[in-house]
Order: sequence, then C-alpha cells, then structure tokens
Amino acid sequence: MIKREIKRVLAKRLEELNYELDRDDIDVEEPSNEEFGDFASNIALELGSEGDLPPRELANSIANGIESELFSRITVAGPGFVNFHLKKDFLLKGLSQLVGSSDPLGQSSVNEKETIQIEFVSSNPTGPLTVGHCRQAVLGDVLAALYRALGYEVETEYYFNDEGRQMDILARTLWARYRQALGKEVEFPEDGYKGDYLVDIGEDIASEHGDTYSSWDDETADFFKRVGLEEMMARIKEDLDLLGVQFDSWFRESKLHEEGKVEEVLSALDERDGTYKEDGALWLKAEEEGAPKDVVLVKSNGDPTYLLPDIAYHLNKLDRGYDRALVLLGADHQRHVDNMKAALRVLGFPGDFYQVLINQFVSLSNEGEVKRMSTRAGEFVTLKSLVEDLGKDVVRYFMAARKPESHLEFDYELAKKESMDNPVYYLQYAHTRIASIFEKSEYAALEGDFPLEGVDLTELGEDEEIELIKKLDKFPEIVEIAAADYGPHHLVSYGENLASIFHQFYNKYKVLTDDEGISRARLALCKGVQLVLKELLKLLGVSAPKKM
RNA sequence: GCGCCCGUAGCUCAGUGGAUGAGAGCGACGGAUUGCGGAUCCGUAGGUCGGGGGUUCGAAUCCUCCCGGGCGCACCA
Repeated sequence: MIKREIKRVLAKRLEELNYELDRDDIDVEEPSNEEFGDFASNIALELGSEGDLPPRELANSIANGIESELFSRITVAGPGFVNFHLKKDFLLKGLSQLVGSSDPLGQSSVNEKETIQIEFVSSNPTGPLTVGHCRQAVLGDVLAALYRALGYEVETEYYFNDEGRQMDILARTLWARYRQALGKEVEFPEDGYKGDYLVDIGEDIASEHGDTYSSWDDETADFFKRVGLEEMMARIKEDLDLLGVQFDSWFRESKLHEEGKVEEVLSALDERDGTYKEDGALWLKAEEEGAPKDVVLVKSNGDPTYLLPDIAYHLNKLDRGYDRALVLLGADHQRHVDNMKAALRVLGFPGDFYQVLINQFVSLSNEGEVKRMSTRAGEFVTLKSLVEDLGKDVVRYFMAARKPESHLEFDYELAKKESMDNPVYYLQYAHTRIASIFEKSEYAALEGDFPLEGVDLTELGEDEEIELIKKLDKFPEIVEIAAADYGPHHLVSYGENLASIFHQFYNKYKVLTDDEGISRARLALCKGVQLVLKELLKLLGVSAPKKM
C-alpha cells in the first residue's frame, strides 16, 4: 500500500522536525487534479494552524527534507499541501508483490487477533424471510467475510425466540390451518399469522396425522408448537441457503431461561440499582443512562419483556469471551438499542463491546406501486421468490450495493427485466474477459502463481495501466474501510470503478501483441486485476465465472 | 411534539471522522467492431450537493435552525 508507505515517510520526517505523531493521524489523499501529484498530504495545514510555523513554511521543510527513492519529486502547493509524485518503480513494486504472492490482501496492515461475533437476521420463526431480512442476511454475511479476510476470528449467530406469546399464536394458527385442511369449521385466531405458508404445513400435518388433534388442549398445543417451530426454522435455513448464507451458530432464547440467566441478569441490574417497581411492573432506569425513557423489564403479570432476555443474551456473549459483539438491526429497533445500551452501561460492560449496525428498510417497488411488508397481514415478497427470480449473485450484489443506513429501493420488475444490464455482470464480465485472454496466451496451461521471472513490468506505462496499478494497490485499504465502517457497499463502489478502468484499458490496448515483452507485462497486470476482482466477488459472495 | 436515519444529475445512488476544478450507473441523444468476448468503449446533454445561518485558510462533508421523507416513541417482538 503506497499510502501507508507515504505515511511512514512523513511520520519519520515529522519526527526529525520534532513533531510526535502517530502514523494514523497523518492524512494522505489522492488529489483529483493530477497536477498535484499522485498523492497529497494536508499535514502541514493541520499542524500549522496550531504550531509555530506557518503551514507553507512547514510544508517546505517537510518536502525538502525527505530523501527517498520512491518519489520523482515532492512539491508544495496552495496553502501548504505537500504533493508527492511517484516514481514508476514504486508502483511496479506493488504490482509485482500482488501478482507474485497471488494474495490481494497481503499488504493489509490489519492483522488482528480480536474476536468478533456478528448477530444478524435473528427473525423469529413465525413467518418466512422477506426482502428486509434478505438485506440484513447479505450485509451480515459480507461483514463476516470482511473481518475473516482481515484475520479476525469471527462467529456468526442467529438468535431466535422459541417460546412465549408469538409461539403460542403460531401454534394456534397452525392448528386452525390443520383443522381447515381437514375440512373442519374452525375459528381463525384473532392475532393469527395470515400467510399461506402455514396452510401448507397444516395440510401436511392433516395428511400425516388425520384427525388426531381434534381439540385444543395441552398436548395439542405442545405438538403444534414443536412442529411449527421445527418447520419454520427449517424453512428459514433453506431460504438462507439459497442466498448462500450459513450461520456458525444458532441460539434459542429458551436456553437463557433454562439456565437461569434471565434471573441472574435481573438481580445484577438490581444490585447495581438499575431498577425500580412501579404499577406492578419492574422498570429499568434507562433514562439515567441516556435512553429517552425508562422501560419495563418485567410486566405486571410477571412475564419479561423481550428486552430482559436480550440483556441476558448479551451477558452471555460477554461471558463467551468475544472482544466485540456486532448486532445488525432494522431501523424499527432504534429504541431497543437505546435501551440495551442503557442496560449494558448499568452492568458495566466495556464501552465498545456492544456494536450496532442499524440498517434502513428495503422498499420494493413493483410497476410504480410500493409494496408494504407486513408478516402479520401476510403480504410480503419473500427472500425465496426474490432469489429464485433473480439469482443469488444479483440479489446479493444489489443488497450489498447501498450504504446500510440508506433506504434501499429495489425495483423488482426492473431488476428482473434488465438483469443483463446489472452492474454485477459488469464486474463478472471483466473477470471473464481476463480469463479468456489467458486461455489464448502462452500461460493457458498456467496453474497457481503467475511466474514473474522474465517479465519486465517497466513495459507498463500507459495512463490506463498506471491507473490500474494504483487502483489495485488500494484494494487492501478498501477492505479495511468496508470492515471498519460496517459498509460492504465500499466494495461495490470500488469494484465498479476497477472494472471500469479495466474495460477502458482493454478497449484501448491489446494485451496479446507481437511484442512478447509488452504482452507479458500486460498479462501480469491482467492477472493482478483478476486476483483482486476474484477476491472482491468472493467477499461479496458473488460468483466469479470464467465464462458467461 | 421528541429521538434515530435519509435528502447529491430526469431515476437509483457513490463521495472513509474536512482539503486544491462536484462523480458513477440507468435513462436521453450521437458515435466506435472484417482485431484478446460489443454483457464493452468514446462523446453530448443534465446538479445554487433540500433551504438559511455559523465555524474555518477551505464545507456535499462539521455545528445550528427550518423544510421534506422513512422509522420509532407499548407492561409487542
């Protein structure tokens, strides 16, 4: 990574000038105007505004004092920017490292031993997964891949409520569907789940068990609760499989109750003076800890609200020894986050343990009509139908393409109709083109690393080639940013940009020419692009085909 | 009313805790191939970065107010 090397050089020079700075405090940017060099730093402006030297003078003494083989020249411009013009050798070194090692992330500065747990989707087994869950599933899956790629130890987990009121309603609804399948008159539960998915399961039960469960009693309730849970969870797993999302761990809420963790956390909150009784309910003093309002932990009927077991769950996460627990939640859970943070503060959790990524909703427009998603009303587009219609690659790419905190408008008809114009194909096409070139080249039979012996990279020098080399060098940084920012979309933006430059290059220059030297150098460059594209698509969970 | 998020080209959106002339894709219009895959490339048109104020050498980016949209403000999850 060139930028890091420049920071190192700058830090060293600043030390000579008696400024004590961490490398991370130095900003190095890529100026939009090439007149200002390949890279630029504003460090003299930042230091100058508080220091003894005016920015411009400081910039001059920084620039004049740097002796390095890496730069063709270092200039000072504007109010005090230090502009670095790179020598080609410096750029080529990066390319040869990338291609020589076949490791697009070899230059990453992050090599954490930290462990991170990522919880996402966590939908309760009362209905099929929808497009909303789909977005979160992709975001969580890609984030997990990003952190793994950076060397973190990652565990993904799905948390679900397997008992309580919702499961009761599920059981009653399922029983009603079962009775209906048998042709019996039965009253549909008031809060029942209206979707068709329970009709199918009810029919299956009817054909297998006949009229065995004719009345609603404890035995019937237990049976329908158990079968309902099993069937719904099985469907959820199937759906996630379709998307290519697999969890390392599944955590059921009832485990917390069985192990007495809920009571434990309650008394812990109590001991720390975090609760009080009012109107027969037990409240958390959330407002004292920054939440908008206090909130009920235990209802007056003795049942816990869902906040309480969730606090216990996070105590469990802490006990399991993760350094960080990231939770992905939909925008409607903002209040819950405030409450959780308050509770965890009462319990004295490490400040940065509980991390939340709130993602905004997906709106699905269909021929100008915006569809509302409601599980209870039985109106939604399922994850399954989306993937079946558009394919895993397109769905994953689209879901990852937007900033999580932005609304995602998914035009179903358009995505389906014009799928061939989708940017995902643009990236894959670049990868395919390179594969195709290699098949026609002297390296057609090549397996494993590209041999750089006898390849003279200094043959490279056209604008597009230099641009590509710089872009490739930036990839590790993009991965770090995407992880740190919890923003998989950075990969997408970068990828489209890289593919674009590659297509420009491809259109303007031939890779396979009569000149063996140029051909080999360009093939090495293509190999670099291919390595990065492949890794990027892998992180997104999108295939990188050799033929399309 | 209060809290969180969003407001950038006709549409969908990038723009990493500020940095030297506002970008991409789609759509519109006009071009490029007897050549490594045209699922590509080149060009044109299109924006007072929702609006006002503030901080600064410098603001799409930070602060504040206003407008517009989404979500939340349950002893539901």
